[in-house]
Formats: sequence, C-alpha cells, structure tokens
Amino acid sequence: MNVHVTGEQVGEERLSTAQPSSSPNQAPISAKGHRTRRKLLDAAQIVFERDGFLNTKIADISREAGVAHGTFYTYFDSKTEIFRILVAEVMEMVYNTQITPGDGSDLTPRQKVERGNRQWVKVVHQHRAMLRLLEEVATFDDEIFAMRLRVRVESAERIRKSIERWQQKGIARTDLESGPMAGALVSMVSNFTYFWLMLGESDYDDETAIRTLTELYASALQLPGDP
Amino acid sequence: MNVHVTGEQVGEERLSTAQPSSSPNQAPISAKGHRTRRKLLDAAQIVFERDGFLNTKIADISREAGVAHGTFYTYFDSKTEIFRILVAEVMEMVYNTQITPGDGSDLTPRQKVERGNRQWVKVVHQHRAMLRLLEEVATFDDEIFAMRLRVRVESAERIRKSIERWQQKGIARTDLESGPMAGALVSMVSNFTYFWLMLGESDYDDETAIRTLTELYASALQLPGDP
Amino acid sequence: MNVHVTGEQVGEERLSTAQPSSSPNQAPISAKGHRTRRKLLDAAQIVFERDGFLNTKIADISREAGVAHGTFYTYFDSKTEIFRILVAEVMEMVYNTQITPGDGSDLTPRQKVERGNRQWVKVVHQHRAMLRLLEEVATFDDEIFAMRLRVRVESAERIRKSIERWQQKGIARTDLESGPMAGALVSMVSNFTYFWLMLGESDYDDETAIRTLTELYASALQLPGDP
Amino acid sequence: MNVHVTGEQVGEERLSTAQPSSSPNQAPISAKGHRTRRKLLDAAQIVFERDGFLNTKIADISREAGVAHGTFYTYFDSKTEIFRILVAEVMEMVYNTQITPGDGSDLTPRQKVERGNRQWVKVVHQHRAMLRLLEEVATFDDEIFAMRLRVRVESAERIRKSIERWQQKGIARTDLESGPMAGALVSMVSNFTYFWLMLGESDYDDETAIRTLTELYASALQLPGDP
DNA sequence: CATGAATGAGACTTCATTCAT
DNA sequence: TATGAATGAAGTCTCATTCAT
Repeated sequence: MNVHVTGEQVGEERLSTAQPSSSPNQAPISAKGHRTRRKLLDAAQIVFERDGFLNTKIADISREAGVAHGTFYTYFDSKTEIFRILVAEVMEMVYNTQITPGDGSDLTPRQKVERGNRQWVKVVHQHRAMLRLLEEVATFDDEIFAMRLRVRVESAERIRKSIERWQQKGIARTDLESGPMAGALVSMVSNFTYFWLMLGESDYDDETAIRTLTELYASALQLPGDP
Repeated sequence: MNVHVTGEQVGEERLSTAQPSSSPNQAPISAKGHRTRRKLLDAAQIVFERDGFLNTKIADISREAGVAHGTFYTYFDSKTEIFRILVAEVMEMVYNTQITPGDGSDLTPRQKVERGNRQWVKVVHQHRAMLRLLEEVATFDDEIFAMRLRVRVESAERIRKSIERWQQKGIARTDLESGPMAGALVSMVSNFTYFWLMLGESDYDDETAIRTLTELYASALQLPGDP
Repeated sequence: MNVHVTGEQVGEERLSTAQPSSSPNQAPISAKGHRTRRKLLDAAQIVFERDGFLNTKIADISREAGVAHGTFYTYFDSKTEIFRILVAEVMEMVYNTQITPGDGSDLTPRQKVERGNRQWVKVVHQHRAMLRLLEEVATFDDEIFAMRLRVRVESAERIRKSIERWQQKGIARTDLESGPMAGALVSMVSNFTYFWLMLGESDYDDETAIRTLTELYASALQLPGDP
Repeated sequence: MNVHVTGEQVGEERLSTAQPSSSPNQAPISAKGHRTRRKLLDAAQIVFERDGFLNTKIADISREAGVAHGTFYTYFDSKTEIFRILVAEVMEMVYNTQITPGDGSDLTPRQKVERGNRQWVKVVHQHRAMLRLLEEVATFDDEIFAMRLRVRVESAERIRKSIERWQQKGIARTDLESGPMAGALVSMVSNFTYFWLMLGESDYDDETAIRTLTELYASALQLPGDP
C-alpha cells in the first residue's frame, strides 16, 4: 500500500521482495509443470481478488485452475505461500513501473513530486485489488506484514533522501527533520490513494487527486515554484 | 485508524458507531447478568489484544472470563458481535476525548490544528491495541469496515468544514477544494501515527511527531502564522 | 510383552507406566464426561484389538463408542494418546496381578519360579490382545517403545536381584553373572509365551508350558531340588 | 528375529522365504532394467533402515535411487513387495551363513550349541537393521508375519530334532518334551539377542553373551560336559 | 442463568498410484 | 523403459454452535 516514489531516482537497487521460488519441490522442470504452476497462480489471483484471502480455500483455487485438489501441493505449500509469490510478482511490477531510469534531472522538484504521484496513482489503479489484499493479509500474517513494512520503509527512505538533498540545496524547509517529514508525506499519498481508489471514499477525478496531493506536498515542504 | 478531529468543534452529535446495546438474546436484566456480560467484554478485549482477532476463539474468551463456554452465547451472537461492541465502546471514548466542549474559539487555526493532532496522538497512545485490531478486522469484515469508514468519513468531513470556514475567512488556500485536501490531511495524520505508534516504524518523540504533522499541515493549507 | 516376575517380591514400587491423565482439556469434570471418556476407551480397545493399531481410524473409535467424531478430541489428542492410556491401564492390572504382597517366604526358589511363571501365563492369557498391540506399536512409536522397554528392564532387574540373592545363599550357579542370566531368562519366558499364546505357534496346554519353562529355568540356574 | 539354528544341520532344504523373483510387471529383461531394479532395492534398504518401514514413502526410495517416481512401479507393486523381496534376500544370506555344510559331526552337543549361538550373534550383528525392520513389519503385515513365523518355526523344528536325537542318545533330559523345550530355547536366544543388540538394553560383550546363552542352554537341557 | 459436553460441517494435507509423453 | 505431473481417496483436526441438565 505504501509504495510511493518521488524525486530523484534510485537506479540499481531491486526490491528485496521478489524471492524467486522456495516452492516445496524446487522448481517444476517440465514445460507442462510451468504451465500448471502458472494456471494455479492466475487462478489464485482471481479467487483472492474475488473472495478475499481468508475466504479463499485451497479447493477454490484448484477448481478455478481446473486441476485436482492435490495438484496445488505439487507447487505450493500453503495458501500463504502462493499469496506471497503473487504479491512479490505484483511488487516487482510496481517497482519496475516506478523505476524510470535515466529520468529527468532537468525536472524541478515540484515536477518530480508530481511525476511520482502520477506514477503512484497509475500503479494503484492497475493493481488495486492485489494491493488491497496485501493490506488485508499484512494485518495478521507476519511474513506478509514484513514485506509490506519493508516496502513502506524503502519508499520513505527514498523520499527522505530527496528531501535531504533539497534541504541542502536550500529549496526545501529546514526547520523540520527529513525523516519524519518523509514518513508523513508517504502516509498522505499512500493512505489517501488507498481510500480514494480502493474504498470508494469519493470520486475525485485523477487529475484533481494528483494536483491536490502534489500541491499539498510541495507547500508542506515549502518548495519554490509555479502554482 | 483514521479517526482524526481537528478544528472547530461539532457539539452535540454522537458518533454513530456507539450503539448502546443491540445484544442478541435480549439485554441481560439481572445485576448478575450485567456482571457476566462485563466480564466477557473485558476478557474479550484482553484476548483480542493479546492474540489478534483471527486467532481468538470463543473458548479463549470464556476461559479468560472464567465462565462456561456456552455462557458466551447468552450474551453475544458471535465473535464479530462482541468485537463490534468493544470497538464501539472504544470509539465512544475516543470521541469523548476529542470533544472538548466549549473549546477555544480564541485559538488560531494553527493552534487548533496542533491541539487536534496532540489529542489524536494521545488517543492513539491510549487505544493503540484496539485501533490496530480495528484495522485488522476492517480488512475482511464488512460491518467493521463500514464502521471504520464511517469514522474516517466523519473525521474528514469535520476537517473539511473547518477548511471551508478558513477558506471563507481567507486564511486557507483556495486553489484546491476542501474535500480532497481534508482527505489527504486525514490520511497524513492518521496513517503516519499508525505506523509510528503501532508498527514501531521509528522512534520520534511525541513532540517531534506533533510538530512535524502540525507544521506540514499548516504549510500545506498555507495557514498564516508563527513558525 | 516382557513383564515377568519371579522370586522374592518387591513391595512398594509401582510401575511408572500409569500416567493418570494428560488429556487435552484436563480431566473431564462431570459424571457424564467420565462416562463418555470411558465409552471411548472401551471402544478404542475393541477396535484396536479387532483391527490393529494402524488400521484403526479415529472415526472407527467414535462410531464404536456411539459419539460424534469431534467428541473424541474432547478427551484425547490423538490415537497414540488413547492407546497409551489404554496400555497403561492394562499394565497397571498386570502389575497388580503380579504383586502378591506378603507372599510366601516359605516357598523354595523353584516354587517361586513356578509361581511367577504361572502368574505370567495367566496374565498373558487375560490381556493377550492388548499385549500383542503393545508389541506392534512399540516397533514404531517411541513413547510406547520406551514404555515397553521400561517394563522389560524392570522385570529383568527384579529377577536379577532374586538370582543374586540365590547366588549369595549358594543355591544358584555363580559361574555366570546375574545380569545376563536374568535377561536371557526373561526372554525365554516372555517370548515363548508370546509365540505360544498369541501367535498360535502350537498348542501345549498350560501345565506343560509352565512345567517346561519352570524346569528349564531351574536347571539353567542350577537351582537345587525336587524334579 | 527368531531365526536360530543350532545343532546337526539339515542340508538341502532352502528357506522357503527366498522367492527368487516374483516381480509384478514381468521380470526386467534388459541389463539396464536389472541395474535400475538393483538401484531401487539398494535405495529401499537404505531408506527403510534409516526411516523405518512406515515412515518410508515410495518417493523417498525413488529419490534415493535417483530415478523418477513412476519408475518404481515398473519393478515393484508396492512398498510391501519391495520390502518382502529385500527381507527374502537377507534371509537367504542369514540362512547361508548358518548352513555350514559338512559341519562337524565330531563336535560335542555343547560345542554345537555354542557354535550355533555364535553364528546367530554374528548374523544378527550383520543384519540387525533389517531384522529389526522385519520385526516391525511383521506386527501388522500378514505376509511378512507369515514369513517371520515360518522362519521361527523352522528354526525351532531344527532344534527340536537335535534335542530329540540327543534324548535318544541319552545326553539330554527326557523329563520334558522336545517341542516345548525347543520353543523356549529359541525364544531365549533370539529374544535376548534382540534386546541386547538392537535395543541397547545393556552392554555385555559378545563373549559374555555367547557364554551365558550357551551355558544356560546346556544346563537347561542337562547336557553333559565341561564347564 | 450457567454449565460444559456433544455435535458435525468443513478445511487441510498426504501420498500411493496412474498415465500421457 | 523412464519420466514426473496429475489424481483424488482417505484421514486428521478444529471450533462455532447447540442443548440437555
């Protein structure tokens, strides 16, 4: 829920969330096996998104995938495991969306903030269902919780560094520390988007939401500029 | 998680969450019955906070309350119901904490914002365990979700009204709509506090957190003033 | 299988096998509960003896007892647990059968040997089914194995002490150590009886078996006397 | 467990347990097929001895053999079948060890008893793991049980004949029947050895064990002679 | 009202066996 | 022959809920 990237980009680092496999019987070898595994993952996503994590039974996933009950266990150990893999895939995509390498060093801070918020809104639009699930599972599953927390912490840290750089250049306020500010702004963007897009809080259009977030963000940091 | 009250107060209205009784099997009449019901509610809070909602069994609550397993059903229909009642009680307290009737019409907007944030931090400190539970249950229980959403919406609406008033007085920016702004600021305060206090994100002291939230809040709205 | 008592008696010590309860939810309190528990124990014995330990399903025991499936788990944690309790009960009875306190100090060693063998044969006659089961389960369940081994070791030790006493009195051979001799003689009696009574090896009558065991036993130890 | 051979030898008869092949799906014809079959048998022995019969899965055997899961069924019908074949192989070896054709007709009975016990101890030392498995499986598998019983009966019968011969020659007691005596003595030797070698009952050295068994045996039969 | 035993639907998981490639 | 994915019967265990006392 709280992946939010703004400002100067980060480059090489990859999100640590994408564990490759750790399935029960190593990786499936045959092409057929890969296909079945994929069928199960796709089915799981459909069922999770439709019924929620807790209401989903292994049997539902197997049925949706069109395989026998036991086949599930050929590829995954548990509901949590398949969920974790699914989330990691989504996180990978989210991350790739946000990384726009070689990105504009010629943008103003305000423009960078706007670009970040715009990307974030887009990503959440795309993956809203899985992100909502992540939020659900994180409240009671420690592993998923750690994954979600790590993502938030990484996002906040990235923003903190941007703020710090702006402070050094004299274009962001220096009366407050960069750490708490980054935390507060990540919360503003991610939680607002969460309620806005996923819970149907109300119906602003995208541009209104992006503009509001960006302007509040910029004013809060006392960035110089246009509006 | 997103109860947040700032600005001019509202007065009479009660939080719509606090259904006074709504017990399933008639309200208990005898004094003894009341005591047993109370024992169960207290036990439920202890067990929920200790084990989480999902891990809690009716049997655990009964045991903690020192009553027979079946007695639970004399007073409550389900785990969700006792949880809802418990949450309503807490919400009632939260609400009462925030309502400081006859409160300062002589405060500046910035001071009102600070007072609101300070109260919010205090309330979250007090009720963190239940608020975290609320967050957990809201992700999969529709009834609890509605309760949580209602609280957020009410908070946001209250803030929106304050902002609107400030806009009319010319002391808050008018280039953005009050509705989205209120939503974003509620998110900032409530979600930041959530991570800060409940998930141990980092360890700012109270005053740093309150000051950061208040200054960002005021700057975002372009309130006039001191700092 | 290897409970075998001969010679001078032991007095106070109790077999350590009879753990009183260790059921899941402590002991059942009501009389009804006791009755149901008893029904389950009796049913388990019937089914175990009829089908063997491995072939027995919890459902079979419940059905035989005439209770619902889940009721089993009110009283026992697992098939192994109910079996262990059953075995302990039998062992308790076996032990009580063998302890004949205040027993004949006026008997000759040979007569004591005979009396021990006769008691042993009688006990095995009575409990043959459970003893066979014990033998079965001991081969793969560590806890039951330990129980069975303990019983054998205690029996052998009791006999060893008798032999040692006889050696000191000069009425048993002294060219061999009492320990190995006791082990060999326990094996002779218990294993012979096992095959004879339980596996239908052949069909000696009781008196032939007892006389053969007793005479071989006495001659092996070079006890003085009659025959 | 109760294979025990003493005294005059029997000559031609083969242990009836050693069915040469009896594979399910035709005997493998190709050399490659023979090798795969052998790999599976060796793997099975390793896994059975390591994990016990019940804990062993077909998949474990295949993995240990380095062949695909399904390949197992090319050669064997079931876990029990491969086990039976394995046991038959061991029994064949045990039998061959004990048959020392043309063996000493110039030995005294006591020496023959000693030689038998010594051979028995040696064989059990060598095959203890498989013999223990045999004991395990015999308690619940009828086919294996029959195999084990047959071995015991054959051993006892061989000894009975020796005793009978000695009785006729006037060098063994005649007040007891040869049948029960043979059974008791087989039990003494085999069961003592079982506990001694396999269950770590105590730690006599080989010579003490052999001497104890032999002396008790000889005295029990009232054989004439040295000690 | 209180008790706590009894219920049974429902979910999870294992693994021997089959079979298309 | 060899492969290993797919199958599904069978068993285990949990726990919310009911109900006779």
